[in-house]
Amino acid sequence: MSSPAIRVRFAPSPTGYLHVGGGRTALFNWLFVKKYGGTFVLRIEDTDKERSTDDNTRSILEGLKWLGLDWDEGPYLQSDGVEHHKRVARELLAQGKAYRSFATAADLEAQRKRADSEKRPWQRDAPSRALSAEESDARAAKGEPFTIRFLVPGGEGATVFEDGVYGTQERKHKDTEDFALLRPDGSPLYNFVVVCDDIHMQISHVIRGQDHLSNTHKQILLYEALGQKPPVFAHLPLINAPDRSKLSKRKHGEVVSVTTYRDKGFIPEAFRNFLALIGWSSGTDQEFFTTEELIEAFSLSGVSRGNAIVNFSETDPRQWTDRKALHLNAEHMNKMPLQNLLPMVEAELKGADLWDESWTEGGNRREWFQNAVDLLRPRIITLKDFSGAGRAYFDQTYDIDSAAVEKNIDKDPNLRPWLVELSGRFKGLPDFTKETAEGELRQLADELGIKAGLLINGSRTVITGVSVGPPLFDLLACLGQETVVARLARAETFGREPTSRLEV
RNA sequence: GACCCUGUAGUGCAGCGGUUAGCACGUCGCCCUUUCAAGGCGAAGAUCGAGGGUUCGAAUCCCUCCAGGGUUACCA
Repeated sequence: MSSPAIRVRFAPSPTGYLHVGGGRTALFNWLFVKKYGGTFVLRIEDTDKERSTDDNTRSILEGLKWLGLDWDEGPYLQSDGVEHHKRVARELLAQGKAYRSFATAADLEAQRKRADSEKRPWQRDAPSRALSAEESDARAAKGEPFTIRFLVPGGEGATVFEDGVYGTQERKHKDTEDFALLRPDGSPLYNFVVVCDDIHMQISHVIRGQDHLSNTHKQILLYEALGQKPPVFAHLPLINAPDRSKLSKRKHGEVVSVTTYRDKGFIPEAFRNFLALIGWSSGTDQEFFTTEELIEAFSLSGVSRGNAIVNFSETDPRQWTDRKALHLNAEHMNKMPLQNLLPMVEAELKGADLWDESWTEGGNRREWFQNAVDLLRPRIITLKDFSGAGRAYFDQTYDIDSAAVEKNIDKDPNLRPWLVELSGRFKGLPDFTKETAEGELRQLADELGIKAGLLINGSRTVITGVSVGPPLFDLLACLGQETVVARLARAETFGREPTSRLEV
């Protein structure tokens, strides 16, 4: 009664880094296994020796690890199975289910050209196909090079399968070409190896990109020829660039690479959330998903069929990737348990060489660190912002946004001296808290007959270098009297250098 | 060219014979008693690719066309 074990695989080819489409495919396989139970196999499809590199393999593994998509078996190298692949091909040949194609590259080109001029598609190497077994054997024995091609059954037959996403798919044999199994040098080709390996690894569900939807018919033919039951297939819509073309690093740059998101301060859970939303919907209005919720809600039936676009801009840095991805990252950072965020911020600060040992677990400033992160996170988009816009919280050196200086300080020539005055007032406070600091600032504003906002915005700019950030009095309490007083004290010259340095 | 897939706001998705065609991101505006790329509220934005049918009634079913994508490799 029990159905065969669920075994899925992610099978990238190391002809490039892990791109977002590959990441999404891996994620869906992973979610499928987490939801229904089963084994996730990782297989590296390195049959194209020309284009495969170890570097690419490493970067794919790195991307998967960062995404948190752990596999149960592998990584297997497809190339490790070539002897097996060759054996299977020879069997097919011996059984008359495949044939030797002696056509040279030039022959093939001529055949295709002729087919083209006759307005029909090239389907098979007819001359080779017509060879008797004896002739074929003889020519092979003579050392004539050949490709082994699958012999697609003739007649009115068709392959039919039920795709988990696209529904019933049918293709007539006459529309399927005699695809190659083995190159003249004996190395196996994709459509053939996948089937060999998926059989060998007892894969039960093949979840992959829609670019393989048409290939599936060939593969099913292979399963039948090999006397095997095909797995369940489910194809995912493709992810394209804003110009509707395929995402490519050469054309679209770093946005397409998964590791870019890591390097730009994304949180894995947020990126998983974003990836899941491309081409899939829970059927409800929910879009913010923790990974547990994602697993719970995931289903192949929620996968859509139309190709999607990652909406990024190559000219606007604020939109270097899809805004929704950025938004989800901000939302996850803001909503996740603070304790889960802390280690990521720590790693980011360490990477930027801003880490202070007193902030570590058990350190005497640990609590301060937690508060600072908590204060900062509502308006932060990526982890990079902790060391970027939020740098003034963690270091005495920070960049100054000249637009902020212009807007919040230079708009009133008296402001600089007033801020220095404020510094002095703060210095005199016996108990420096959010409340006392606010009281002092407002009182000074009253005395000067100016709006408190003037001092508020000016202070923020001098203290953090930027015009936006947490409410000022929270910021003051967080940084503490000493730092606030010192930073405000040099308001007179603030902004003359692009970077503020303070020796404390 | 052939075969196949897809076509709902700028983008991602809902809706699957009867809705003022929903949601999210983005955009714009207002509010938060003067920060903001934060939060709250609201608005604009879609003749449901086009044209024909079927039906009392169609985004939803059928046909044709158009557009985009995939496959058509001794790439994967």
